[in-house]
Amino acid sequence: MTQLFITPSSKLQERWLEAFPEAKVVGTVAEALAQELGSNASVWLDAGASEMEQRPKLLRDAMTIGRPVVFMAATPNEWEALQALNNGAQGYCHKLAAPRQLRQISHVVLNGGVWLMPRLMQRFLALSLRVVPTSEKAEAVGSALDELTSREVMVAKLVGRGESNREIAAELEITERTVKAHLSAIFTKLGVRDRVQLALTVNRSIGD
Amino acid sequence: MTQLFITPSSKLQERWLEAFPEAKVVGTVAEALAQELGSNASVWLDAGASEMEQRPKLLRDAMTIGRPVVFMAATPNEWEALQALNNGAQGYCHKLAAPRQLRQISHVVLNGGVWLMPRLMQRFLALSLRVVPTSEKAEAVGSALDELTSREVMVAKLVGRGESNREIAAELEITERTVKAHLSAIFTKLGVRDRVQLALTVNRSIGD
DNA sequence: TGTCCTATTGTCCTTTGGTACAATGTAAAC
DNA sequence: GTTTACATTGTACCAAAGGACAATAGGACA
Repeated sequence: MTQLFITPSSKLQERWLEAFPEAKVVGTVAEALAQELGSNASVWLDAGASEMEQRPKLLRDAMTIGRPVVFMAATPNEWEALQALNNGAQGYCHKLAAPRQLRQISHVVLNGGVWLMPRLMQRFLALSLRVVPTSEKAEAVGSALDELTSREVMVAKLVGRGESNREIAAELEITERTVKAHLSAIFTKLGVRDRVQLALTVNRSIGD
Repeated sequence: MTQLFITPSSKLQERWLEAFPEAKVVGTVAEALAQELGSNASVWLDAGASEMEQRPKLLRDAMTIGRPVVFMAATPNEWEALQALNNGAQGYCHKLAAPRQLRQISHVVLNGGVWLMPRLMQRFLALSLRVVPTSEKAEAVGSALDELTSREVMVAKLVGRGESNREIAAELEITERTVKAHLSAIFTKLGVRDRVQLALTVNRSIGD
């Protein structure tokens, strides 16, 4: 299991070494192509300070190596992640990710999985959910919220934004007592214990 | 590394056994909850012939086990995959996937990755690419947690999983009072009001 | 008409969460 | 050696959340 790091400085970060003591490092994709890589190697690409516009090309070059590529960003952002994955990267992570996480990522991409920060993954799935052809939606609906009544959904969503009972009551123009009543029903239906777990559930199903 | 299959028939498919000779099988989520599962176990959920509408609930129930869940579909489709992943599944695959693939998927989800058929993954990323707001294209994804001390980070993450003060105290082997002390500090530093907002903040940050 | 579901509100009570004020010990920093 | 940051715990107090038990009212449906 070889880990090949491509980084402009040709120098390994300490945490990379900590994660993979046997890691190799090169400065350019050309050098990387000259390396002997087994069938269980993965490639880690650090774009360094290169221009945003050149990065997709850099990545596509790296793809020619024929091994899964993890794109490493100094300051990860949504757009860059999408670019990277759409250009064939198997993973997108922070350049300074913890060694333990690097090893996990390695496992994931070597087994054909895609890795990116959970938050980003969720976001993309939520986005897809919205734009996927509606023809299919009609038959098979089901977010966490649709076993709730319309009123309960409203309350649940507000809890998902971190609001208090009082705030929710004001917003829906009902008493705090009624909010509590809805919440009790929601907890039972969704099988959660309290508003924190509800907030997490809501935000997992809805996306932002 | 335990593999727990939840399938209405309570019978393991031959290929599941082939992939995981030590696999366990149960018929319902309730039975699954009674199982002793290590921290490196994964759950495989076969919805069988259940109604489309019930599947999200089934999945969410399975999520309460606390281990990564792979949703297995008899006839995989885009919409169901999105539903599954949006409801917390870590993976989505064909019920009759090859043993070798099942093992790969297991590796992926146990290491925090998301697995789904490459074709679907590409499709979703392509969809996202189209709809990502351009305003965010340059926005960096920063971690809110790095202004916290190590101990505070631990507490914050546990809150982000929906745990109570008592549970956190037990887990970190400190008193509930200390948990509260950390929380007060966290609230101030992150500018949030209570544990709900904290949980949401934590889950928006780079994870794990 | 009677039943069921939803929405609403009330009172009473218990548990949990959170702050105020305060103290102790430790380790790194100056 | 003193300061500073961190982790820990205590008591007390108040606010918020949530459950138990119960009631009223409108709409849908058989």
